Amino acid sequence: MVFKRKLDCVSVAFDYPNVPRAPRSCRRKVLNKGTDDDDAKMCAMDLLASLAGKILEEGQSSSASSNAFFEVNNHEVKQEDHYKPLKSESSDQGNSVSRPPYEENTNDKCVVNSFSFPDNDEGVLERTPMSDHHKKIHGEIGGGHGNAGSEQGVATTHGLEDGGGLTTNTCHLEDKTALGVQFPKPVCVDMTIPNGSLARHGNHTNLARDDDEKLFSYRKCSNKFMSYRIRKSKYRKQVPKDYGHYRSVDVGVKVLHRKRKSCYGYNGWLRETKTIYKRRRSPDRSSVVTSDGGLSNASVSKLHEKRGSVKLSIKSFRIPELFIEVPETATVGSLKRTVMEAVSVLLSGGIRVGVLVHGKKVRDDKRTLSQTGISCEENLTNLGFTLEPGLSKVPIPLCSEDPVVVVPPPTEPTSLCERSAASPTLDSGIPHADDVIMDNNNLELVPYQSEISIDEPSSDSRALVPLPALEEVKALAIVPLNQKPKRTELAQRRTRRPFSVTEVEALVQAVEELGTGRWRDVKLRAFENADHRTYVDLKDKWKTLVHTASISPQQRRGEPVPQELLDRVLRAYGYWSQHQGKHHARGAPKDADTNRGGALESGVSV
DNA sequence: GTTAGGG
DNA sequence: CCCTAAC
Repeated sequence: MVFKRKLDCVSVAFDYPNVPRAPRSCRRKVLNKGTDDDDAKMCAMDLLASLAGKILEEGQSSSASSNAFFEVNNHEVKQEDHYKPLKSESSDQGNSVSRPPYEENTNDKCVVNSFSFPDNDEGVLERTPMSDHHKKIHGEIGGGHGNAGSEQGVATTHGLEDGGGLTTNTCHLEDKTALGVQFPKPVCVDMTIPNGSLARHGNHTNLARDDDEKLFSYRKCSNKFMSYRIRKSKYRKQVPKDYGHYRSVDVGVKVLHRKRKSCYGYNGWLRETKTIYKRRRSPDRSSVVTSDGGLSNASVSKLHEKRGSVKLSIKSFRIPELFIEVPETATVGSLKRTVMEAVSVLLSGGIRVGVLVHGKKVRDDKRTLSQTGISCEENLTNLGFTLEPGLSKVPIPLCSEDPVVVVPPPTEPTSLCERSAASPTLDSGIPHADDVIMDNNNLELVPYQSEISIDEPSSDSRALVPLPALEEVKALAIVPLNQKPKRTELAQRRTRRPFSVTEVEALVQAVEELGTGRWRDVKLRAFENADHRTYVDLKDKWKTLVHTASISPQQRRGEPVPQELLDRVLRAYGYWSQHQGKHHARGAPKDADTNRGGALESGVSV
C-alpha cells in the first residue's frame, strides 16, 4: 500500500487574521540585481514600478476607493477521494472518532491569473531612442497625463468590456495550475483594476459586494489543472518555489507562489521598488510618458508613429500567476490583503520584461527597434511583452519563449477562460488527486502529464507563444533547479494553523494507540489526508499538548482543549514514558487496528 | 526519510 | 512552526 505523503501546498496563504506576528524569516531579502539595461525593459520596469505603486496605494488606502474586483473562476473539483475518513475502528473508548478537521478543509485555492491596471490614463511607453529628453518620470503616479492615443482607448480596443477597460482574460486552460489534492475547490482568479466599470462576463455564477463596495464576480472556469510534483517540505526552504515555474502561455508568467509573507511592509516595499527601478532607469533615455499604466486587456497597441519614434500603449500586464489559499470563512478584506501581499511579494522579487515580436522573443538587447522591426507599423501591432520572474539568472535556452503577459492585440479577444468554461468536456481532464499525491516526491515542479496533452490545439496562447509543449515541460522542470542557488528571500514560514479540538482528539487517539515515538505512523493513521499536518507538526503538537496539560488552565492560550483530552494526553504521556518501545513491535498500524483498545489501554491493564 | 529536541 | 543533528 502506498501511503500518501505530505504534499506541500504551493500557494499563497496569508492568514492575516490568524497570523498577527511577523515572519521570523525577515532575514534574507535579496532583490533582484539584474543589470539588464535594455531600454524596453527599463521602460517596462518603470512602468511596472509605478503600477506597483499604484497597486500599493490601492491596497493601502483603507478607504479602498479603488475599483478593483476579481473574477473568480470556481473550479468544482471532486473531493470524494481527497480525504479519507479517519479510521475509527481503533477506538475502544467508545468515542466515535469524528472525522478529522482536515476534512473541513474548505479552503479555496485561488489562482490569480491576471492583474490589470486602471485604465484612467493609458500607460504609454514612448521609445525615442535618439532622443535625449525624459518626458516624465513615473513619480506622477495617478497624475492624469495626457492620454495620447485615446482613440484606441482600451475600452474600444477589444470591445470586450463595457467601457471599463477590463481584463477579460482569466482562466486559460493551460494555466490551470493546481495541486488537485490540495485544492478541493481551486479557484481561478482574474484580477483587474478597472477604472470604475464592471466587466460583463457570461459565466458569472455569483456576484457579491465586498466590504468596499466593490464587486466580486465569480464565475466558473474549466476544471483544468496542471499538477505538480513537489518535494516534501523538508527542503522547502531551499527550494525557490515561489518561482516554481512559468511557462509560455498568453496569460503570462506562471508562478507557483508559495505561502510566504513579505518581509517588508507595503511602504517599505514600495520604497524599495521605486528606488531600485529609478536607479535602473534606462541608460539610453527612453522615457515613460505615463506611469499610471492604463492597462487593459492584454495587448499592445500602437498609438501613433512619429518619425523615428515609437509609441506604444500597453493595454495590460499580467502578473505571474499566483496561488492563493484562503479559507471560506476569511473576510473579503483578508482576501484583499492576501492578494495584495502576494502581488507585493511577487513584484518585490523583481520582474523582468521580455519583448516579443510576432510572438518571438527578441533576445538581443543591443538591437535597435528598427533593426528588430519594431518600428514598422505592421510589426508594432505584433509587439508583445512578457513578464518574467526577475531572476538575475534565468535559464536561457528553455525559457526562450517566456510567458506572455502583454500580448499582441488579440484578434480574438475572448478569454481562454471563457472558452474553457464553455468546454465542459475538458473538466474530465483534471488529474485525480491521488495521482498527484502518489508521486510528488520530486523536487521540481513538474507539470502533470495530462495537462500538456490537453492543451487546446488552437488556443490563442499557442498562437501567441509558439512553444512546443515539450519545451514547456523542460522549461518547467529546469527553472526551479536553476534558481535553486539562493533564492533567498523566498523562504517563508508556513502559516500558522492551530489545531482544532477535533484534530487534537485525533492526535491523542493515535498517540494513545501508537505511542509517542512513531509520528509517521500517527500521521498516516490519523492525519493521512491532512496534507498540511506533517508528522513533525504532530510531534510538535503533542509536545505542546503535554505542556499545556501540565500547566494551569489559566496559563493556557488559544482555543481551549477539553480537559478530558488533556487528561488523556497526560495519561498517554505517562504511559508511553514508561513503556518506550515495549509495544512498538505490535504497534504497527495494522496491528493497532486489531488491537481494539490500543496499546495504551491494553498495556495499562496488563 | 524519521525522530528527537532546541529555537 | 522551523531547524538540525542523529540515525
